[in-house]
Amino acid sequence: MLHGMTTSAPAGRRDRKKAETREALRWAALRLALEHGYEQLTVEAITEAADVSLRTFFNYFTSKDDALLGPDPDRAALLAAGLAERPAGEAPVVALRAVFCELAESFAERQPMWQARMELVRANPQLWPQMHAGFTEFERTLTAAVAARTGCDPAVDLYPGVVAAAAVGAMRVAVAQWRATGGSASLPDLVTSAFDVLAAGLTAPSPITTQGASR
Amino acid sequence: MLHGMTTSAPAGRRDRKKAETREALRWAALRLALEHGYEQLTVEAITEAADVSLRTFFNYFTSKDDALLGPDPDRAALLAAGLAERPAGEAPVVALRAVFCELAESFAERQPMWQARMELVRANPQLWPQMHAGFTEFERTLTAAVAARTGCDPAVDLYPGVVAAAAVGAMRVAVAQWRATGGSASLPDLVTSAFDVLAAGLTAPSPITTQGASR
DNA sequence: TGCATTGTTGCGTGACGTGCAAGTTTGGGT
DNA sequence: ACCCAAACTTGCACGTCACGCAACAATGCA
Repeated sequence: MLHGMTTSAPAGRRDRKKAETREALRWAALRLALEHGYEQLTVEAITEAADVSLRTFFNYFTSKDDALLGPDPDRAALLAAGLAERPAGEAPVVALRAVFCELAESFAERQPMWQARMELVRANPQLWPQMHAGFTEFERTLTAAVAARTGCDPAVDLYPGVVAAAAVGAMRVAVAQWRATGGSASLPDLVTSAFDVLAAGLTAPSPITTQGASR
Repeated sequence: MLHGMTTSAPAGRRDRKKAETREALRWAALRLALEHGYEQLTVEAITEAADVSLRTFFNYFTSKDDALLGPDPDRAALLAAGLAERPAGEAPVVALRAVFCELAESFAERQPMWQARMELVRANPQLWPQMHAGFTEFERTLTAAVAARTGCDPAVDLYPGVVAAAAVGAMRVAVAQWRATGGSASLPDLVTSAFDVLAAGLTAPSPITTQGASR
């Protein structure tokens, strides 16, 4: 049931049921929020749709927002792992661009949840900060990954933190632009363009546009 | 009463009283949160400390978090205005560095509220995303300001958004580092170093450290 | 002074989020 | 096959949050 069922069965029936319930709650929350609006959404309605008790909801999520936009802890780890696999000699911004492009592809291709989330945030701008905060997780793990790559101590050097913040910010802006186009633009291309701005030291007011037109 | 009373009296007694109540609630919330911890803090306690009714609190703030870490709308506007005053020929990253250094000075010098907020977030890491999200406002107005400066359309060009995200991120990391040193380091210097990383296109794992030591 | 505007307050209400003590299911050991 | 301990679910209770509403008080203005 449910949907694409991304990650395959890890262990026993217990863990499977748990993951199933978690996803059912997530999807019920997203679906109902999109159908009737964020304001109208109650936790009770979510639990009824997922056929669990109200109390159980709070065994999985700490809040309604957590279910809707809560972080996917694995993804940040995957990002860091991807960065670790890039050749050591590669320039940081090049390695980051490559890794984030991969991430962009996974976003764009088979992730209905992200489409639903994008649409939800578009329809309810109040949630923008919430989603923004969700990227916090990315930034922290990425800071550590960059520090490991360059041998800096993030407690002393500004470098890893600034790089991580800039990279995540670029990704965020690219995703926002992608959402603005309704998913018609190529997210990997947008990410590439965004990282070009970073690589150029924030110069160039000219040639970076969503559509390559001169205007 | 109260504290430094930043912005001077704008108009009639009514507006003054309003601003006074608002600040009283802000300070009461911060003080109580620092004294007894974020978890123990209730809105009722805030209203008692500020000597207003519980209901009045919600005429000023939409939530407890809003009172503690809510945005200061004026500041973003000041930042944008400062950017508009920079010479038109100046490179974006140079102009931004200058403006954010000014902001850094105002942070460091006479802003006990920011010290209190920093300490609060340090003591309660759960609030990190909340504060992180608070920078959303900065980023949006800054995006518009950069777009105006460069003649880009932020709905089409990635450039303004990426620049704003990178700049705000650099500022954020610098402030975090500043907080980590207990305010002993020079915030403007840290901001300058952070922007140097951006200006260099995220290269250079080497020379940017909090203390200039080689080690 | 009189009046419209605006801020404050108390009350009532629905939802949120959590601790606790049951009951139920699962996995593992014998 | 059985039993047991661990883990998950559930109902209940409780305190807080956040807001709508209508009365009350303070303010600015003519």
